[in-house]
Amino acid sequence: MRRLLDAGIAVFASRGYHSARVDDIVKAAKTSHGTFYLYFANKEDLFQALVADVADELAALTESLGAIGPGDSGRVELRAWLERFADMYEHYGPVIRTWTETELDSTEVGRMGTDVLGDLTLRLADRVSAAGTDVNPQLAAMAAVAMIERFNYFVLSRQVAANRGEMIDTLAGVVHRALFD
Amino acid sequence: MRRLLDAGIAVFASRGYHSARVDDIVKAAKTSHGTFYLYFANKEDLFQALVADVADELAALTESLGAIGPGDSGRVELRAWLERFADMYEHYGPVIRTWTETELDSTEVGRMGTDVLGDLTLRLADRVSAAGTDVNPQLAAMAAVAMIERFNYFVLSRQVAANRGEMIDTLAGVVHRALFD
Amino acid sequence: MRRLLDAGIAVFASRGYHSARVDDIVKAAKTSHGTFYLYFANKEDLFQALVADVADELAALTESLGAIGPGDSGRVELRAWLERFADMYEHYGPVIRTWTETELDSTEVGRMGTDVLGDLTLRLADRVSAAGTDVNPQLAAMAAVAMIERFNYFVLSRQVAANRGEMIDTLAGVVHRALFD
Amino acid sequence: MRRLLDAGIAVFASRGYHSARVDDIVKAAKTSHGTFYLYFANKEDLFQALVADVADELAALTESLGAIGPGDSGRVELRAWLERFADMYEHYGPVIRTWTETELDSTEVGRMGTDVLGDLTLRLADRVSAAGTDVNPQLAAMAAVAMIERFNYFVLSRQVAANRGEMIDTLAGVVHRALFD
DNA sequence: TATGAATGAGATTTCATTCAT
DNA sequence: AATGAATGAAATCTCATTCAT
Repeated sequence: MRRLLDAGIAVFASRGYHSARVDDIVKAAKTSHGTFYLYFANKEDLFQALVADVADELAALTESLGAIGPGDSGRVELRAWLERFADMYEHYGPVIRTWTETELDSTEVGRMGTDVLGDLTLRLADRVSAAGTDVNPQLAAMAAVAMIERFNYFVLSRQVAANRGEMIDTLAGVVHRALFD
Repeated sequence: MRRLLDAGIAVFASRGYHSARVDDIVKAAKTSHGTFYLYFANKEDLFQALVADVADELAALTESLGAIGPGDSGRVELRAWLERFADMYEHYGPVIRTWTETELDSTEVGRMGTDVLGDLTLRLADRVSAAGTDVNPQLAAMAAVAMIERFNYFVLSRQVAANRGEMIDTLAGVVHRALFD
Repeated sequence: MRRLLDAGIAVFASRGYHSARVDDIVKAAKTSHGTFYLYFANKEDLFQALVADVADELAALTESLGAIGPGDSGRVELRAWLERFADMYEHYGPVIRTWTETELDSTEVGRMGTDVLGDLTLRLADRVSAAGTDVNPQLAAMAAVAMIERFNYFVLSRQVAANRGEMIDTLAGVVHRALFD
Repeated sequence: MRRLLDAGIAVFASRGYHSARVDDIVKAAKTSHGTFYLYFANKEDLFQALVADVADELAALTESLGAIGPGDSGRVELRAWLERFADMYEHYGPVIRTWTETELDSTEVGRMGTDVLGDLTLRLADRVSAAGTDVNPQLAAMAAVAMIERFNYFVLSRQVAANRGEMIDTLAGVVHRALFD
């Protein structure tokens, strides 16, 4: 079952959710169709299980926002947090992406998705609010989260010629200035 | 053929690229399967035609970046440009989204995609460079483009509770501060 | 209409009857679908028209069997006739082949086919009968006709590495010996 | 899978290769479309499998040519061999026919075809050569093979009013005289 | 628990034929 | 007469899901 989940991530990563066939996942997990349906009702069910994992990771990440805020120390905290985000995204990126796309038939998963991302946004907005920056904290935080996710995606999918270090530097600079200056 | 292209946009918008069936498009265009295959080899072929349209729109948008830059006048220009981007995105958003996702089988389209978005990024980077902001202009511009695209998507897909005006205000503020302060 | 018939022959020759699309014929004839259906009810109808042509050719060929029979003069006659047959087959081979295959839906054409080939066989059988060879003249004649047709086909379709001259020499020898020795 | 192959033979025999729909084969095999595509990529793929079977049969038949040659004993051998050929043709005739027709898209099969028929021809040519008959052994053998195949076809498809016994008598007589007198 | 052959609903694709111009 | 865009019925093919072992 763990093997199936990991296979799911791998296959979603390389083919995307919709082109991923159960057959691909089953082969990657070196098991059989029968076994797949023993543990999951269908493809979306496996995906939901992955989403639950991601939700945990995101909750932990939200918890660990720390003293992100204005000033150099706040920027250092932000940088460290972006490192952790990148770690998480490297593994769960495909899941997050599918999750933010609405193409899924059952809205179930989609809704879960925004809720948890929303929680992260909420906490980030707290920091913006506390800093007194002249923006709508909610929306600015949302924009920042959107940017962070997309940038990670672009770098991982090599749609942008930058390595991880450059990505984090850039994000730290841009996000910090956008939210706390 | 125009009817099929428009139907394509509409169906991609409501169901997403992968769940869109040729049958849906054909019905939306009030025509027949035969006619569809008269003009397009398959669904992806129609999509490529849409991408060509989007490329034109994006090129025009790139052309019209204007005097975006530091200061209040630069912010006003940015705001106006974001309005134009939002207009374009309202129509072509689904195409852009599919385009930036790598799930497509033929890399053809994907490659075109980054090229044109890359062109927009390049021009925006010029403005950042000229402003002398303390960031890697290329990457900061990329981050900004990523944020703009995603935010538009979140608002249109109602994953974020904000109206168009709030979105543009926020983006103008955040982008301007991130790139030119 | 003549153009369509010739295009039909050409296309049947290169693709075979079943893979030949009306579209291929229409393009080869540099005309339109509409025009095709102005002259022919459907693909098989055009084919029947070709069959009628072939029937005429075969009737003429039957008429011209001449003094085929035992002895050297009979062999010379046979050789000359085989030349004429090869000429006809070079043009109408594809039609004859389709015709002898039963895959056509309407038996109409198929029946016509055997009738006319049957007439040729009948006349050839007369010669065999007259020669008093120790075989069933009907069947031996049929076998000879079958062999002649197939050999022409194999040579034209290059399934056998022989030129026309060698083919005719061989057929003359073999047929003459088989029927009149 | 065996059931599908047999169904293929049956359907090709009754409808011919081109009018045979996968649906027909599937129904004849009392199985489903899914199963068909589990074992074969498409109709031609199944056909290739049948061709492989036929190739085996033909190779065995080639092996068993025996002491075919001049004189009465050689004629008796020939007759026996023609019986075996007729047995084989009764089962695999449709496959052989499609095989010698070039209408197939992939040349793959066509080439296999002539190769194996070519082998039979080669061995028969050996016998002709040994007999010292005054013909090109290669081509005469080819002509004989062509005649045998066609005659079997005409009799089986009832395009000629003869029973199996008459057919074999005639072929034995004609072939023997053509190749060994 | 585990397997994988079998299924069939549903999607894609082709092409002979029609018909308004 | 001639055209060729449009049609849709019929074919091909895919893949999530089931079930006997």
